[in-house]
Amino acid sequence: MYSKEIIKGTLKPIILKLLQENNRMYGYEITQAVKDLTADKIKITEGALYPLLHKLEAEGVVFTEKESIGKRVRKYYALTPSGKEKTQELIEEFVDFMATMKHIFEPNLQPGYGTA
Amino acid sequence: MYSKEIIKGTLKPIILKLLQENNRMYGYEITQAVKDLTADKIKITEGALYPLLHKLEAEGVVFTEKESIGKRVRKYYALTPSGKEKTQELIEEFVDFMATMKHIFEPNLQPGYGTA
DNA sequence: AATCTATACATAAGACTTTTATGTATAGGA
DNA sequence: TCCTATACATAAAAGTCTTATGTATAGATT
Repeated sequence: MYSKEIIKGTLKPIILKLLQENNRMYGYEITQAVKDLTADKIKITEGALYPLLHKLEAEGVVFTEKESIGKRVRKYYALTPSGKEKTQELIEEFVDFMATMKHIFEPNLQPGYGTA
Repeated sequence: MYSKEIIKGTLKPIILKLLQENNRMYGYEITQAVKDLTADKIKITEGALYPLLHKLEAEGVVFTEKESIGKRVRKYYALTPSGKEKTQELIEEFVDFMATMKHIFEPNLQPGYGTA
């Protein structure tokens, strides 16, 4: 588990990346997927996740479908067409950003390797 | 220039990494170093930088030396012994974190390459 | 039958980080 | 003389995330 400060700013890119790959997901599923993908190093808290999903819906980036599982209701989130565009842009920016960070933190590597 | 949200949480690791490599630096020098290292993609604002430096000093991570350049005064920052330890730990955590992020955002790469 | 854990949603107060705006002052170039 | 660069600093506001709390169903264990 990473210290909290380090994860700042990555929640939105992570969620959108998952939605880009999985077509549709519900909130709890997202928290589990991140836990699994990162071997428990990143745990998304509900207090951060749900407000962000609601905000993305209000912005038209995602839309929702409710589905009943027994007596419980699941709320699935999926990208809208414009959301897909924005997501693609954001992810490209994020990947570029990570390459820049890598350049700062591993300055001995030859440019070109690792990103090709 | 990246959108602001993306850079969140990286300011402290960046500053400490620079101080680890450069022995001592002053505030303005840090802003320029980051601009140069990232081809203007990341610009550290003074409103974020100076309060953080003051906080790091209050925590005993860095110490300062004032130096007069003509009539102006420069304030150099350098890592304390305990600050060096904390910095090393933070940077290792950050590098690990970046590898985890890379795993999420570039899932097709074979593990082992790029980090070896 | 009762209790614990997992699933599944949600909100609200507070902490923390960063942006935006503003201020002061010296130095150098146009 | 004026503009830009150098060099520090603070303070209000915005924004993000943590921590805490709440509700409820479902399944497993005691």
